[in-house]
Amino acid sequence: MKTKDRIVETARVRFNEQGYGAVSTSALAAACGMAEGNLWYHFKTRRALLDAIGERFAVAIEARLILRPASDPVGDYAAMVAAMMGEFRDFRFLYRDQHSYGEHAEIVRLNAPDWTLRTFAQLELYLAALVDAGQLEWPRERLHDLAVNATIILRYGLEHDREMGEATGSGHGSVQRTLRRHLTLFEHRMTPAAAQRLHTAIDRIEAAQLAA
Amino acid sequence: MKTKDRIVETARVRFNEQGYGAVSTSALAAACGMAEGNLWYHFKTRRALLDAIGERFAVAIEARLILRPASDPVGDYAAMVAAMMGEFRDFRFLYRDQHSYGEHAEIVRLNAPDWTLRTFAQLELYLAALVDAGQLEWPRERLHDLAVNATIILRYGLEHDREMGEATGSGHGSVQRTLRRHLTLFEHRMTPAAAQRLHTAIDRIEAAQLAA
DNA sequence: GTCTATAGCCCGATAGAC
DNA sequence: GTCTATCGGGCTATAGAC
Repeated sequence: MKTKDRIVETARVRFNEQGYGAVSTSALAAACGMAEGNLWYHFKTRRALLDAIGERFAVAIEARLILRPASDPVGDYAAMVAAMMGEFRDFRFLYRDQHSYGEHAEIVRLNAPDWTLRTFAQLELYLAALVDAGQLEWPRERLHDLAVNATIILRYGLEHDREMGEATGSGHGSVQRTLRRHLTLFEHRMTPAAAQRLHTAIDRIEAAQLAA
Repeated sequence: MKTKDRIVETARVRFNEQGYGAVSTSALAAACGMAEGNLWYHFKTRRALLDAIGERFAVAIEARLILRPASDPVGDYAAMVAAMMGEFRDFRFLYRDQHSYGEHAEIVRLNAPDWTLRTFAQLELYLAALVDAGQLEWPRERLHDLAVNATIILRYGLEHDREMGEATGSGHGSVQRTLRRHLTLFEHRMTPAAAQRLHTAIDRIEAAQLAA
């Protein structure tokens, strides 16, 4: 199983870097340090490889979606949005390249709307926990809109940076910039201490990425 | 020149609908109702066709970027964001498919960061005009963040709808949904009359699209 | 300007030796 | 499991008749 995993990981990284359509099977085999025939032994079609990456994405996203705020609303919030940004970074091409050549990972196409709706609800829960803890002042009836807008800002942060000509690979600060940007939606209504803790947590998240 | 224009327009529509990488030159020639050789007579490379579409985008975006709020801050705002959404809809694939196969319209790659920065500044001007007219209550020092967040919500609205499984072609209401969504960022700080006028203007924009 | 015919390339995928 | 060799096909692009 180790070779198969290596192919999936190499493909995921290359597709993210160069685009799904721009990475041919021969280029991928070369990047894996193996002959093309061997690649076809492990994945009978290019599409099967795409679906394998899609399934890893599903695992990551489901693991994040079951997270709930617990004893520390501020720290819990930072951890959850960090996990979310990790998904967007690591499986970026699955969304980004979906429409360019007419091929989709089936599991993504089927589940993306549900995942997004559950992400809205999850973020709203975390924001509500901040309100309940007195760390954020925000009217209940506008919490859902805030969650939706925050999710969109987070979701497209890397693509926005790319369009601005910024490097968006790991360790270039794009994740950090995106997290900071989404804080501008509501930090002015947080207690100064809570806002400061979120900023500090964001700095730490990016540092952890540089190490990885 | 008429055949050349027809090719550019047909290509723009097909690329938006099916993705740049998924529309071959032979499929494009068929869609134009001409032989493939004729297409190559008008555009020596596929890339030249891409650049021709990019130049039309540049014309549209520069025309919108010189707009400024005048006598009617609310109506002017609605007209400007409608023009912006028109660009995003009509030249959608230029941004969306940019990274999937490694080909870019040169003019877009070179100018996109500048266009986006000028869009931020433009939107901020319009929002400031609303504040000056007493139609919007928003602190000056947070107007820039609002402009940035609104731009991102508008910019990625169609892609968000697509990921949610919604039809995003003209006349499916995606432009309208996106415009309504961005209003949730600040309409709670507008006078009820101004907010109502913006909603009405958005309804009219979509109706105009259905007619076109 | 528009057509037909075709070149040349690279792609995804297969067959079969080791 | 991994390799070499190769196929069929679609793609971008060219040549040349009309």
